[in-house]
Amino acid sequence: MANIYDVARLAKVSTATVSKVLSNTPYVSDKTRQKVLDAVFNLGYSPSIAARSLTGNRRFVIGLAIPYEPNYLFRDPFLMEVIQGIEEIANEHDYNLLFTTARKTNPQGAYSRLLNKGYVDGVVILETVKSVELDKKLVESGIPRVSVGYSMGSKGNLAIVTPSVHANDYLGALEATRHLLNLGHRRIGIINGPANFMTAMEERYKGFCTALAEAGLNPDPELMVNGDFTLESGIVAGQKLLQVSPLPTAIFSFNDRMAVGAMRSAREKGLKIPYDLSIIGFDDVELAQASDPPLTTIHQPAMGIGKEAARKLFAIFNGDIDILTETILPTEFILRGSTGPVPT
Amino acid sequence: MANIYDVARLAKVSTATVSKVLSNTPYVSDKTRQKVLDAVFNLGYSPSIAARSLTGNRRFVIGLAIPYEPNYLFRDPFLMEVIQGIEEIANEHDYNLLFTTARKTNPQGAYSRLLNKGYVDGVVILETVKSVELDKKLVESGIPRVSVGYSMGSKGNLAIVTPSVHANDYLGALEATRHLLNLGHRRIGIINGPANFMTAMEERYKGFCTALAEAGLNPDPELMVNGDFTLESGIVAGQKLLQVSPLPTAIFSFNDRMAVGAMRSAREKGLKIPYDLSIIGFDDVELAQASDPPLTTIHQPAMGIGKEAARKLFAIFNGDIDILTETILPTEFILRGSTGPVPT
DNA sequence: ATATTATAGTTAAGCGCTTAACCATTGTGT
DNA sequence: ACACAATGGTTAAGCGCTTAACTATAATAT
Repeated sequence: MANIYDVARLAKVSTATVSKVLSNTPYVSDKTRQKVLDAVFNLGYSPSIAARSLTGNRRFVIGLAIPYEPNYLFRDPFLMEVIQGIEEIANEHDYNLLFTTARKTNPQGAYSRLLNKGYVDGVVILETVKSVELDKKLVESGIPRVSVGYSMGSKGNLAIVTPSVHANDYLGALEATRHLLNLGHRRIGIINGPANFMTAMEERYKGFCTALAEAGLNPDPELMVNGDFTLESGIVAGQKLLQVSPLPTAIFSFNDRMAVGAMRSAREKGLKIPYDLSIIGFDDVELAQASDPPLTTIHQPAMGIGKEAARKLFAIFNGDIDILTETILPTEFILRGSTGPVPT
Repeated sequence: MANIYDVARLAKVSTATVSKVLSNTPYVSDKTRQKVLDAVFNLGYSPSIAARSLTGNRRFVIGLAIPYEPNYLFRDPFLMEVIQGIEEIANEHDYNLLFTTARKTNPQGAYSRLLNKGYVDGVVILETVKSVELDKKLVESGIPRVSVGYSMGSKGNLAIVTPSVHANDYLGALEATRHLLNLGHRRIGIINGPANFMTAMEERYKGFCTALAEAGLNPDPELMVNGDFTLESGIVAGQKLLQVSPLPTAIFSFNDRMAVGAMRSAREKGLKIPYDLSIIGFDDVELAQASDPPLTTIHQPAMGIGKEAARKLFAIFNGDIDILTETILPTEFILRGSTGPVPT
C-alpha cells in the first residue's frame, strides 16, 4: 500500500505538497497539483485515516448513536430513510458512517467507543428519552453532535444542549386528528409508541389532544394503547381498541406499521376500511402505499431530516453555525384510502 | 484526555510498561501491573485507536461494502435484516460497523477508503456482480473479507477467492415454482431483478427453469420482466405481465416487495388474488405478512445470513478457518394466502 | 529601483502508540 | 562459586500523516 512518501517521490515534490494538494490548501500551482494527482492515481493512493487522526484532525467518520435495540432500528423503514439521508450528505463530504446501537448488556460500552476521541468527528443521535444520558457524556466530551429528534431544550426547561432536527410532530398529529374530526369521527382510538419513549410521541399526543379540544372533546384513556412500532404490536393494539365499547370509529396510529397492523385486526373482525373504521398513520413509509386500502397518513420528510441533521453536523465542524439550533421540518397530510366519513 | 505518557508518569514506569500491561504481555510484576492499572483508572485513560492503528494493529471496525446505490440498500428490508445480523455479531466482539455504499459518481472512491489499511480489520461485502472488481482489490489488499452472496468461485470456474454466505436460492426458487406447478399453473410470469445484477437472481432463475423442465415446460421469454426490487417496479412489472396473452395465471416475483407491487397492478386490473391470479414472492420480509392477502413466499434467514457472515469474518481474524468456504443456508417455503389453484 | 505582498514550495516536529533491542536484576543447576 | 537462563523493566525507533515555520521566487505598489 502506497503512502504519502511514495506519492511525493513519484511526483518529485515534498510530502507537504502532497498533503496540501489533498486537502485543497491554496498556493499550489496547477502543474504541481496535477503531478501529484497523477501520482496519487497511479499508485492508487489514499491516505491512512489512522495517521490522519493521529495528527489530531479529521477522522472522516461520523458516528451514529442509536439508542434503540437493533431490532427496532433495522426494521423501521422510517429510521432507515433518515439514516439514508445522513449517509447521503456524509458521502458528499467523503465521510463514512459508524453505527452503534444500544444493548441491554453493557449499554454504555458501545457508546464509550464512540466518545473515545479518535473514533469519530461528530455524532448524530437518533433520539429517545434514553439518550439523555448519552447526551450528557457527549456534551462533556465536546464531540460535535446533532440529535435527530428533540433536543433536551425542547423538553423540560433545560437549556438546549444539543442542536436537533425533527419534523413538526405536533402539527402533523393535529392535522391528522382534525381530518378525522372533520369526517365526523368522535371516538378516536390512538396507538402510541412505547410509554416514555421519545419526545416525538409526546408531541404527537399533544397535537391529538389539541385537536380534540378544538372540537370540545377530551381524550379517553380507554382509547389509547401503546405499541412498540412493529406491525405485530399494531395488530395487538388494534385488537385491544376494537373491544372497547362503544367502539371507536377511527384509529390514529403514531406510525404506519402499527396502522397497518391495526388494519389487519380490523379486517379479521370483519370491519371494512374505511367504511366501518377509519385508520390514519404517521410517517408515510413505503408500506403505507402498499397496504390495502392505501393508508392515509402524515408524511414526514425522513430523508430530509437525515440530510438536515448531517448538514448541521458539518456546519458545526466548520464552526459556522450557532450550534444551539433546532430545525423543524414540516409534515404533510397524505390523503389515501383508509379514512372516510364516520359510519352512520 | 490522558495519553499513555500521563499514565506512565503517574505510575512511575515507562510507556512500554503501560503498553505491556494493557496488552497483557507477560513479564510484568503484579505490583507494577497494579500501579499501572490504578493510574489508568484514575486518569480515565483509554488508548487512542488512531495511534494504535498506526502501529498496525486492530481497529475494532469492520467495513460493510455495499455495491448498491443507497436507495436500494436502505429501502430493502431484507438487506437491512442481513446487516442487523452482522451488527449483532460485531457488537458481541466489541466491533463497530462502517458503512460504504456505492456511488455513481466516483464509485471506487468510497471503496478505496475501505481498502485503505488503517480503516477496517475486515470487510463484509453485500454481493452483486459489480462487486467482482471490488473483490479483486480486496484480495490484493489482503484484508479479510466475507461475501454475503456468491463468491466468485461459484460463478464461473474461477477458484473461490472469497468466503461467502448465502441462502439456497436455487432450491428456494425450485420449491416456489413447484408449488405453482402443483397448483396446476402452466403459464407463470416471473419478475426478475435487474439484469446481470447478482448471482442470487441467476440461481433463482435456474431453479425456476429446472422446475419448469420437470413439468416438461420451457421458460417463455415473454413472461419474464426485470424490476429493480422496489415496490414501484413491481407495479410496472405486473402491468407488463398482465398484458401478455394468453395471460399468466401465476407470477413468481424474485422478491417480496415487487410481488406486492404486482398484487397492486392485479387488483387494479380487477383480478382477485389468489382466485384469478397466484403470486409468490421471495425473502419473507415483514411486508409479506402485512399484504392483503398475505404473501406466499420463500423465507430466507436474513438475520442468520448476516450473523453467519460476521462469524466467518471473526473466524478469519483468528486464523481458525479455511477461508475458502461457502456457507449455504436453507430457505423455507411459507404458504400464505396469495397462491391458489389455477382458475378453470 | 526598492519595499512589500502574494504565491509556491520545503523542512522538520510531533500526534500516541507498539515493539524490537537492550539493560539489570534475581534465580537455578552444577 | 560461576555460568546461564528467566524475569522485570527501559530506550528509542518508527507507523503515515499534518502543519507551523521557513525559504525562494514572482507580482505589485510606491
